[in-house]
Amino acid sequence: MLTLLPSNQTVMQRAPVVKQVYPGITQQQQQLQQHILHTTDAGHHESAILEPALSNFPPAGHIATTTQAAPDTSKLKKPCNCTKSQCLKLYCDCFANGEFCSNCNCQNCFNNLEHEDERQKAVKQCLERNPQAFHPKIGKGAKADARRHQKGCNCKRSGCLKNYCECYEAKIPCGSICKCVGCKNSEGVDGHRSLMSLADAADLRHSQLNTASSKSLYEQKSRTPLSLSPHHFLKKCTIEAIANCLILQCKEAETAKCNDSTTEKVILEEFGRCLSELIHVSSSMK
DNA sequence: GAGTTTGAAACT
DNA sequence: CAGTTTCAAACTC
Repeated sequence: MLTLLPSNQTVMQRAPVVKQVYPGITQQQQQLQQHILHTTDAGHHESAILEPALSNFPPAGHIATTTQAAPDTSKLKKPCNCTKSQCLKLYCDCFANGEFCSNCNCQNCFNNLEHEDERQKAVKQCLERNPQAFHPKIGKGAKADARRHQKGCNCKRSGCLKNYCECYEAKIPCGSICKCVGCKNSEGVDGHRSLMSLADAADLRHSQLNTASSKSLYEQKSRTPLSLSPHHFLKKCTIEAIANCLILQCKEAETAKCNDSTTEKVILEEFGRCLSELIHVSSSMK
């Protein structure tokens, strides 16, 4: 019943790090970009090399691999609601992600082809202020499964347990680079961070129960879908979270060089703890 | 849906 | 670089 993930894949890795392809540029520019991308560390953005060459381009177009066609962002992208920034500041998620606004609810939007000049100026301004401005905020940590926020968060009042926190939003624990106050999103000493995902899934279900009728299709699709039917509670994200807890426990047992029976015991105990947590959160929302 | 809170980004 | 303001998203009622 439980579909265990490969040990090198965690719930924390839902957003893959991919090469970015810049839209609206000439073939020659694209070739230059591809050359630069291929001569740098695959999957990472090397600012010192990229920026001088790409500073005249839209910052970081549709997220796409170099071998795939760009996705239809009108279906995948979350629409922005900017009113004052003209979608030319990093406040605007579309702009910050290097995308043109499309199907957004923004007002006086300049983040489109019709205002390319203004857009280029804004891009340049942002890059002058911060050369890393258009780089992904979530980078890769030292371990393959340890994604980290590049700048760290500065949360003060949310305990880093709300989506205001960029780390929490990205489903990664806060790290030493963060300057947050009263953080409750640190990686637990026992390494049971995946329970956070479990709680998140339960939280999501709770909010969906309350707002399912009023949410747009996009909003419902943008998060992991959980059916409203109680017997459908164990959706993929929840199962993944539990599986990751078990895998972590297994790894810890391996590290501690436990024998088979002890390993089996701690995994079963962990499974029991997960189920108990699941029952607790599901019963508390009735 | 309106109003409030929050923290990143921008500005001084 | 620190403090303040602006902004849009998240959240609450």
